Amino acid sequence: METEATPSTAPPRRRLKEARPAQLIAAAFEVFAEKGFAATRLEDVARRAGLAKGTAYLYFPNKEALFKAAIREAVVARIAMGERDVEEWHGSSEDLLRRMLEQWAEVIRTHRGGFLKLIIAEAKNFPDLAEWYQREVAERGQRLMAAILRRGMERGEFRPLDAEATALVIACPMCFRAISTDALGCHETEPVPDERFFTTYFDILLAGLRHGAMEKTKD
Amino acid sequence: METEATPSTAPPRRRLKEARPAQLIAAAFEVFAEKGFAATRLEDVARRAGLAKGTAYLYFPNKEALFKAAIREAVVARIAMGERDVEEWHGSSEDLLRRMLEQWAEVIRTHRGGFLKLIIAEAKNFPDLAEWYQREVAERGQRLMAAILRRGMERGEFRPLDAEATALVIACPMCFRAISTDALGCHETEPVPDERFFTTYFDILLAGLRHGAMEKTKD
Amino acid sequence: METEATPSTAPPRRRLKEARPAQLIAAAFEVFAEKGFAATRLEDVARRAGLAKGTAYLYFPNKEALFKAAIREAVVARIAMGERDVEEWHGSSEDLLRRMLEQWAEVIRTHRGGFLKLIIAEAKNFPDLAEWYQREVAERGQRLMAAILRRGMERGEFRPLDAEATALVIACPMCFRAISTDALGCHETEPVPDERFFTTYFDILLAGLRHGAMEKTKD
Amino acid sequence: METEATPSTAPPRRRLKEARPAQLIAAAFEVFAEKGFAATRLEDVARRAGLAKGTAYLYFPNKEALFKAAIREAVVARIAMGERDVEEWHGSSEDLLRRMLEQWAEVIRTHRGGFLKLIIAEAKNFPDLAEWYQREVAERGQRLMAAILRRGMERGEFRPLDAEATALVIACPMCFRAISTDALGCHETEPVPDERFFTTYFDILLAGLRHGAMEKTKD
DNA sequence: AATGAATGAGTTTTCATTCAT
DNA sequence: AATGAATGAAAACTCATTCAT
Repeated sequence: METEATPSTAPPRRRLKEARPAQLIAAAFEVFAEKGFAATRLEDVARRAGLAKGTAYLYFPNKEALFKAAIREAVVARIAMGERDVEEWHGSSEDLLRRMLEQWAEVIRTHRGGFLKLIIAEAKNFPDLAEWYQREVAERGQRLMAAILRRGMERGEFRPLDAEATALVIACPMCFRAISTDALGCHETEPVPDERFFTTYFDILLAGLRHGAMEKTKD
Repeated sequence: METEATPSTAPPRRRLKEARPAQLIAAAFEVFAEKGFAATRLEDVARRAGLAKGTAYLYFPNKEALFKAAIREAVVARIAMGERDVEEWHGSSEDLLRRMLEQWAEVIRTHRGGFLKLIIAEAKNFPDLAEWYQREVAERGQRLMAAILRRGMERGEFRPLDAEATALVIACPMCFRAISTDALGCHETEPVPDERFFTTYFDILLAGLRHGAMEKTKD
Repeated sequence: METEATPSTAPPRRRLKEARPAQLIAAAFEVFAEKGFAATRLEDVARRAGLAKGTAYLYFPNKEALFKAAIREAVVARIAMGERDVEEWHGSSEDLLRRMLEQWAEVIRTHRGGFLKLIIAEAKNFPDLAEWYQREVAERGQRLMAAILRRGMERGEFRPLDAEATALVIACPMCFRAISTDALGCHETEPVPDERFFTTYFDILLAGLRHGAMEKTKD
Repeated sequence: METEATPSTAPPRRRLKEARPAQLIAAAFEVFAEKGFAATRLEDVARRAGLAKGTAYLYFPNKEALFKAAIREAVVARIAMGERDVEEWHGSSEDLLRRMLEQWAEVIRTHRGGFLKLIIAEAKNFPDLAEWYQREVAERGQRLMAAILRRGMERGEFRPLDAEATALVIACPMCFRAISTDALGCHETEPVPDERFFTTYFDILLAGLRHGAMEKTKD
């Protein structure tokens, strides 16, 4: 691919140069997600990006900057919020909810939850990062979910519920599934495959939102 | 210089020595849970335990040993599995399940989920620890939960479900709630309080397990 | 600040890198030979090599590795065994023996016996090193010496003797001279110079090997 | 021996107390001789003496003082100079010399040469110790030996020789034998036993001192 | 722009020494 | 007197960061 004397076909130098930050960010994300911030050696990141240690410093002033860039990039790349969809949707709320959950599930199936694990693990060491994530990602997601739930309740599709709390209850299994398959997945003796997990998850939650189950309140 | 006749004020040496490991483990758990393994300086742990750096090495051969001791202690102290209860229980499965979930919720409310966050964050750096946790804690908990679910299905209290997958779906919200309140709790603008979360969580999940919701399968 | 056009003055990096191990080994040998292994600070070694502490770790994984490298290098550099000579020699055995001793004497005069002192002093702390030295250096030397003695006895030049024991008796004065000049030399009030020592040493030993002294066995 | 309630037979407390320094010195010598000064932990010394770490500080102000005491004690205990003997002796000088060498050989056979190894190994770290040893022990021994040699030359028993240099040549094999059996002894594949070594040593050296070997001067 | 050798601040770890019991 | 828990100075070792090439 990288022939050394054909400048006409592709200008590899320039292209490569511009690709450096992305390469580094990708490599950084992998290593940080595996080891955490403090245990990651910048040399390993550079090496995984196919670069030398010093080169990283041409693009990022220090380890922390690279870390934050990697996190933000990972989060932004993996989260598609679809706030527009909710407003424009004309089908049933259940289908809308299911569609949203399936998008998330897809993210988890393909990318595992390293970014979420990392944010949580480093939240106390990088409070601004945690705060950014909470505000821009988590709460936005929660609001979106709550909006769908309210729509469903208004339309009589769902039974009356605490929308914010329900949004959390719905999101949590996804989030923990993401984190724990990333972190612990390989140690399970009889792992429940993603497909079974998600099918059951959708099934139970949606059933729990509908009317009709003999309502039996606690206490 | 010191008056020689107040032996009661100064705590006896022997008594102290026996208390050291527990002191250190407690301090270690706090700091590790906040910063992670690599970012924690052993001196800070010792200092938080009211001891000098070197003293920690009288009780633990190195940082890693103290870390593992702290994790195991934290997990063991916080997890009460109640396998006996399930066999002896005579009431409804729903009440049994609710009772178990409330026990867990209590743990989370009082201790936050630092230990779980830590295990997950460091799983890749301490695979043996992760494996131990998965085998001895996570899977045991899952089996217990699945047993309750099967009991309920056999007795016709719950609708037919994939017991293992359902156990996961039920456990995940608790786990993520634990982790995220520990890590991110303080950054939420309008936090949903534990009570609302747990009430809704029990409500939705139990409703989702019951017969009677108009079964509507996807696709 | 520095003028930018004198590339000749600054030594090229690559050239230096290759020289580092040898530099470090040389410095290490000096300091270890002076202070012993445990009392030597790696920073002092690095500093004597004109380098910073950390640099030593780029070339040797730890203090022990540098120590062993220094010892082996010192031994190998200073010991020329000349096993070939013995087989090819056509002159008298006495001259052959004298020639061999003079080679050793030369080593001692120029390098002092630090390496031997160090091996002996650290033998109990580094048994594998001691074993290597004993096998590869000491015993090989002894066998060589014994071969010369046997040749002399077979040719009737030397009187009948216990070749192995004699080889030891011959080697020991050299070895102790080497060690003690290195270690204690400077504290002698009226030092016997090397020349007098070696002349007398050759004289007495060779006389002791010859026939003709009125054989008088003890007791 | 150590009955606990018969103060009439022996006052063990007092006796023990008085024995402490000697116990410590003996233990210290063993450990120092094995590991060297810097690598020896004072706790190990105390433990080998059957005492606790702190107890050593009741008798010696610090590690160095204990070290020097141990060395001096070991040297003094093992070296019997016999200066008186030389003046009073009426037999042959060869017998006198042989007698002196046999005394030394006896010391080596029974105590190994740890003390000598230690002095040499630590000479640079403890110059005053080295100087004391050189002055009080080594040179005194050399003078004694030279006196015997001069007596033999005057009486026509030995051929004319450089007495000081010869004294060194005679002493060196003993010294190195002592050191190397202590340090390396166990790594020899076919060790020459002490008896063979000393027999040959006496044989060769004494033969080398006598008249009658065809004098053949070097060069 | 890229490299990787070099540095030294920061951590882990050890152990002589102190001192309360 | 004896003990051994506690301390902290000192040494080994790591790695983010710099900078000459």
